[in-house]
Amino acid sequence: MPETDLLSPAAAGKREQTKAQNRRAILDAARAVFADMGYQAATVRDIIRRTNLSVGAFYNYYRSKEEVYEALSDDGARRFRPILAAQYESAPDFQTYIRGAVRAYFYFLVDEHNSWQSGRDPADRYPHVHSETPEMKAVYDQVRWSIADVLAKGQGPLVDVDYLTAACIAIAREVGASMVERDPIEVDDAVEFAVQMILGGLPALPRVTP
Amino acid sequence: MPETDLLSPAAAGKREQTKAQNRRAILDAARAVFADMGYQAATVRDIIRRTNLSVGAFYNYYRSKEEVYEALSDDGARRFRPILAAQYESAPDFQTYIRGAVRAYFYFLVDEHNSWQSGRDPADRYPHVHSETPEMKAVYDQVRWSIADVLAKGQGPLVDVDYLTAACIAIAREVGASMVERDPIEVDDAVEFAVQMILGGLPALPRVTP
Amino acid sequence: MPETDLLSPAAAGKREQTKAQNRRAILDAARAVFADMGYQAATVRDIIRRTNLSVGAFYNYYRSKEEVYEALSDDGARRFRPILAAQYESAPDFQTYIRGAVRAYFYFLVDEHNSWQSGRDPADRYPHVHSETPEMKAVYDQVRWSIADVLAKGQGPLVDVDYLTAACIAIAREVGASMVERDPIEVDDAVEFAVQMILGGLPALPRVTP
Amino acid sequence: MPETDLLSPAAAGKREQTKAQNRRAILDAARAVFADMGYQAATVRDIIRRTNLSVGAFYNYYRSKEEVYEALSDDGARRFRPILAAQYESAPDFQTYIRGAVRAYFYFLVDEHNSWQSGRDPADRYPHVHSETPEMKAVYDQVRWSIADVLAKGQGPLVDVDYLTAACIAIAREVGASMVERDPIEVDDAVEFAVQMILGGLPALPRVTP
DNA sequence: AATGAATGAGAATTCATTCAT
DNA sequence: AATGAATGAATTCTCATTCAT
Repeated sequence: MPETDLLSPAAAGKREQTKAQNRRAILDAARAVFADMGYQAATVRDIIRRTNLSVGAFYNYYRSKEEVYEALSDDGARRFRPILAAQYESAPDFQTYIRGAVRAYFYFLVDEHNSWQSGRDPADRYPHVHSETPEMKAVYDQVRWSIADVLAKGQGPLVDVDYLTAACIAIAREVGASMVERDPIEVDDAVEFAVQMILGGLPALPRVTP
Repeated sequence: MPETDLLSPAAAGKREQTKAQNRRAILDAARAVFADMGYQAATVRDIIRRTNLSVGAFYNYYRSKEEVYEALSDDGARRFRPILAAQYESAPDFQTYIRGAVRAYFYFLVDEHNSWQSGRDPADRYPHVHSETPEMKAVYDQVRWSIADVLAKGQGPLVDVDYLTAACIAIAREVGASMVERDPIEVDDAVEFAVQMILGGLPALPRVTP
Repeated sequence: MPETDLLSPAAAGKREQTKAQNRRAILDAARAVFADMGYQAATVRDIIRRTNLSVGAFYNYYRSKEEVYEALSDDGARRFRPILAAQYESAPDFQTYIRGAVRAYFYFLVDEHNSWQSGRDPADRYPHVHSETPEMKAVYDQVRWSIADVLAKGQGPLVDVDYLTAACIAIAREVGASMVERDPIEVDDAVEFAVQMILGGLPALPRVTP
Repeated sequence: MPETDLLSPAAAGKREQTKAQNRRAILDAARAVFADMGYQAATVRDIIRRTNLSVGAFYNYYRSKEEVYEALSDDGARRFRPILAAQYESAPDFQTYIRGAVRAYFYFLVDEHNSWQSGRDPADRYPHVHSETPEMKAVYDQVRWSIADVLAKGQGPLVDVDYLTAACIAIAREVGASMVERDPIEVDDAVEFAVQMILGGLPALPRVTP
C-alpha cells in the first residue's frame, strides 16, 4: 500500500526483471530436481540448492513444493495446448491428427529435454523413481483427452476407446522417452516409428459394438 | 522372557514358520502401502501398522525400508521369470512369443491386483504419485529384456529394437493398467487388443539397416 | 499389537515407571518455562532443554506445546476441584465460603510455588510476559465460576455479580501472587487480608435491582 | 524519485508532519495488533498491514518490534502521568485520592478502548493470551507506585502496604476490564463499585505494626 | 525516506533407525 | 526375538531484520 512510486521506472523495471529471473530459476531448478529424483523424493531444499536463492526467497515466490509443481504443469500445458489445438482443428482424418499430435509432442519433448541439464545421476541416490516432469504429465493429459475426443466423435475406427487411448499415449510416451536419450536426437525417425506403430495396428484391432 | 535354545525340533520348526509368516506379512503390508502412497511417502510405521508386528520386529526381518522394496522386487521377478522363460523357450516365432508374454504379464497383473485392497484413494492425499509396485517394475524389466533379446536374435523384423521394445512394453503396461481398472476384468480381450496393436503395427514399421 | 508380553513384569513395570517419570519431567519443565517466559514466548525446545529428553521423546508424550498446556491445566484443575467443591458444599453462608475458597486457593498457590524453581530470571530475556501458569489459570477459572454461582443463588448481597466476581478473583489473585513472593510465606496473614478486603467491602457496595 | 533537499520550509514542515503521522499510524496499528494477539504472536507484518507503510518504512521509525512496544508504554504513561499526578497533589486524604485515581484510570481505559477496534476475537486464534496493551501496563505501574507512596507517607491506614497496593490495583484492573466489556459502558457505576470495594474493606483490614 | 525482495536463524514436527529391557 | 520408547538429523515454513534500488 505504498502511497506513490518513488522509484525510477528503470529501477522498477530491473526489480521486475530480477523477480522474473528468480521465478524462472526456481522453476528450472524444480524441473531438474523433479526429473532427477521424482516429485515425492524432492525436497524444497533440493530445489533451492540448485539456485542461488535463500530459503526465504523460495517462499516469496511459491508457497510450497506443491505450488511449484502446479506452476510447472501450467507452464507446460500452456505452451503445448495451442500447438495441439491447431492439429486438432486442421486434421481432416484420424491419421493426420495422430501424426500431427505425435510430432508436436516429440518436438515439445526435445525442447524440454534441451532446457535442463541433470547435474548428477538421479537413480543412484533415489531409487524407484519415475522421472516424469509435471510438464510432461500436463502435455500427456492433453493428448490423452484429445485422442479420446477424436475417437468418441467417430472419426476413428470402432475399437475399445480406452485401450486405444492408453496404447497411443503409451507408445508416444515411451518412444518419445527413448528418443530423447539418443545422441543425436532424430525426431522425424521417431515420429515415423510411433505413427506407424499406432496406425499400422489399427486395422487389426478387435472391433467393438457400440 | 524369550524361549531358550532348549527347544524341541518341532518347536524350532514352528518358529521357522512364524518367521516366514512375519516376513510375508511385512511384504504384503509393504506392497499395499507402496501401492497406496508411493515408496517415498510410505513410512515404516505405515507398513507395520498393517501388521501384527512391532517396529523392532520389522527391523529383525529387514534392515531398512529400502530392503523391503528390494525384496518385493525380487519376489515379483522370481515368480514371473519362470513363466516368461517358458514362453521364451517354446515360442516358435515372434508373434507367438509376444502373445505368450503379454498373456503372462496380464495374468500376473490381475493376480497382483487381487492380492491387495487399497484402503482409500491414495492420489487424494499424495498427489502426482504413479503407484507402481516394485513387483510390477521387476516384471516389466524382465519383459523388456526378453523382447530385446528376441529381437536381437533376429527372430523379429528388422526394425529399431529400442523403439520396438519401448513400444511393446508401453502398450502392455498401459493397456494392462487400463484393464485392471475395469470391473469385471476381461483378461483375454485385453490380451487380444494389446497383441493386435503390437503385431498389426509391425509390417508398417520403418526398416533399419543393421 | 504384540502377540504376547514377553517382558518380565518387573521390566514392564520399569518401563511404565520411566514413562511416568518422563511425562512428569516434561510437565515440570513446561510449568517452569511457561512461568518464566509465558506461554507464547515458550518454545518446545525451551521445554526440552530443561529435560534430558530428546526432541522426539517430547513428541512421544505430547503432540504440541498446546497439548502440554492443556495437560497442565487439567492437572491443576483436577487437584484443586475437590478442595474447592468441599468448601462449596459445606459453607453455610457467603462469608464462610469466601474464606474457605481463598484459603484453599492460597494453599494451592504455595504448593505450586514450592514445586518449581525458576532457573534464571525470566523477565530479563522475555519482556512483557504475564507469568501465569496454566494451572493457576485453571484454578482461577474454577473459583470465578463458584463465586458467580454462589452469588447467582442469592446467597450473597444484591450487588453487581460480574463486578464482584471480578473483584474477588482479582484480590485473591494479586494478593496471592504478592504472598508467594515473600520469604517466609505467611499464608494465614494473606488469607486474612484478602478475606477482610472482600468481606469488608461488601456492605458498602452499590445495590442493584435484580 | 524522492524529494530533494531543496525544499521550501513549508515542504519541510509537511514532511515533519508526515513523519509524525506515520509514527502515530504505527503505534495505533501496533496497539491494536498487540491487543488482538499478544506481543509475541504479533508480527511486524501484522502491524504494517494495518498501515499505509512498507516494511522498510517501519524500520525507519522504530528499530524493532520491541522498540514499538516501549514506545507504546511510554505513550500511555506519558499521557496518564499528569492526570494521576494532579490527583495525587490535590487529594486531601486517602479516600479522595483513591477515588480520583480510579476515576482517572477508568476514563483512560475507556479512552483506550474506544481508540481501537479489534477486528476479530483474538483469543480464538491465540489461546491463553492476556491481551494487555503496554499502555495499560504502564498506567498500572504508575498507579501501583502512587498508592504505595501514599500509604508509605502514612496517609493511609496502618496495613500491609504491599497487599493493599496489590488489592487496589487488582480491583481497579479487573473491574475496569469488566467494565469495558459492557455496552453501554457506565463508567461512574464502575468507579463507584471499585471505590466502595476498596474503601469499604479498609477498616476491617488487619493492622500491622510498622 | 520509501520500497519490498532477500536473508537466514530458528521454530515445529516427522520418521528411519537404534537400543535397553 | 520382540517390544516400543528414544534419538536426532532432516524437513517445512516463518519472520525479524537488512539492503539494493
